Amino acid sequence: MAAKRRAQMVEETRAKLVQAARKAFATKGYAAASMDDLTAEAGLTRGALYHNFGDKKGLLQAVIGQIDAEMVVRMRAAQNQAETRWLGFLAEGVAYIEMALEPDIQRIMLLDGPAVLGDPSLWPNQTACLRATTQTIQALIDEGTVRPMDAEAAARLINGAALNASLWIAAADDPHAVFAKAVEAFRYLAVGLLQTER
Amino acid sequence: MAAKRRAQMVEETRAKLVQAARKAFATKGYAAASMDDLTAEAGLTRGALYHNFGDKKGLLQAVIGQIDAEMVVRMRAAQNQAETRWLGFLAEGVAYIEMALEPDIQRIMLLDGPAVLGDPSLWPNQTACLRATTQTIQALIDEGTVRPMDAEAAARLINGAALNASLWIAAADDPHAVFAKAVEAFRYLAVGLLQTER
DNA sequence: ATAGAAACATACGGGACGTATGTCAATTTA
DNA sequence: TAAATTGACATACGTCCCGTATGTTTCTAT
Repeated sequence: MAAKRRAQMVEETRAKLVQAARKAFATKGYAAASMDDLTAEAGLTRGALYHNFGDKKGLLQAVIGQIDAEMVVRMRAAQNQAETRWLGFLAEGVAYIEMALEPDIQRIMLLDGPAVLGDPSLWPNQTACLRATTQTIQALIDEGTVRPMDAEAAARLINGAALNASLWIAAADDPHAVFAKAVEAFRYLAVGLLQTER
Repeated sequence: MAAKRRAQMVEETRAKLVQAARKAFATKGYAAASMDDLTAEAGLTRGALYHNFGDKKGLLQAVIGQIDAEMVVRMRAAQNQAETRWLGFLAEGVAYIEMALEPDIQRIMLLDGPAVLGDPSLWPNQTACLRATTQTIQALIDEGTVRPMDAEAAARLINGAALNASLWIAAADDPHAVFAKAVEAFRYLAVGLLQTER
């Protein structure tokens, strides 16, 4: 044994740093998270951090990349489970709202991320979950379910609606009750995209 | 002349600080804005700042309060100019999207504000423009135009959609073209709230 | 075997926030 | 009217934290 491959060890330290950073960013917020503290919790020092990620923003990008990938997996799962493509689209939206309830996603992806790195659409990852939604909507347009329109525009507004719903729910005294109201409103809004039967 | 009233002088310095802070926060972002710099530009020092606003976050709250008030005025204007209440509601949304194109509002209200102070719904101002939208929707429900639902939920999702539209437009290479697409999508979504005629 | 580079640790400087202290003018009180 | 007190701000200080510059060790390549 012993002597793991060099690349593997690097990957380990990167993973440890990302994990520690994700925890610190989620609990304390990006600005209040100390590089000294989170590297120490990973059993390392700031040297490792600046070597691997360049700066604090680079570390945040890495964390966001990780979360983004997880979100896409869960959204695709929700969509594939539905019977029709339209129902899958709705399920995707509800799944998004549910995910944004988690503190990690809430704080890092929805609050600090855009404030520190700018508009999510410009992120390297291209915000994979936005792409997923855009593709779904485009398919719905192609099959005639949704009225012809710019798919990305629809995806962005739908995403925004779901995002705000999440923030609302998370801050509510009774998240469960608010969740129900939000989902209802979300479904109504989505109906506006449907092709009007004539 | 000379010797203005004491309270009036205080109000002047507060206004100067808020104005300088608004400029600094909008251009550099909240985190990168130096208290020394912005107070100096107002012809004062950090002493005045901490005396009047407590801390940096207090100053941000004051700036947000000012912008919030301006936004509400403009939204009400857009709404009152329309012929029907429903058209007024749509105009309100479009006005919101247009406002969020301005760097001040974009950066301070939509990016840094929520990241630093937390969810906007918990702000002291209660985000006056959200209240305005809620009231409009409630009126539309009462008059039978919009289907019965939770007015606040609808307002929040609509706001979120408009917000994301603004962020998208602001980051686009051709804001004008994207603006058109976003408004189209916004109108379609809003239609989903309408009472289905039977 | 040696040279070089990668991976990380350690040391240093600068900037910014918040607080504690000082000063001056205005208002109140005797 | 003179003294005292309070408010409004300036100045000085300590502390934290980021980013960089400089080691040190281990692995790889020739």
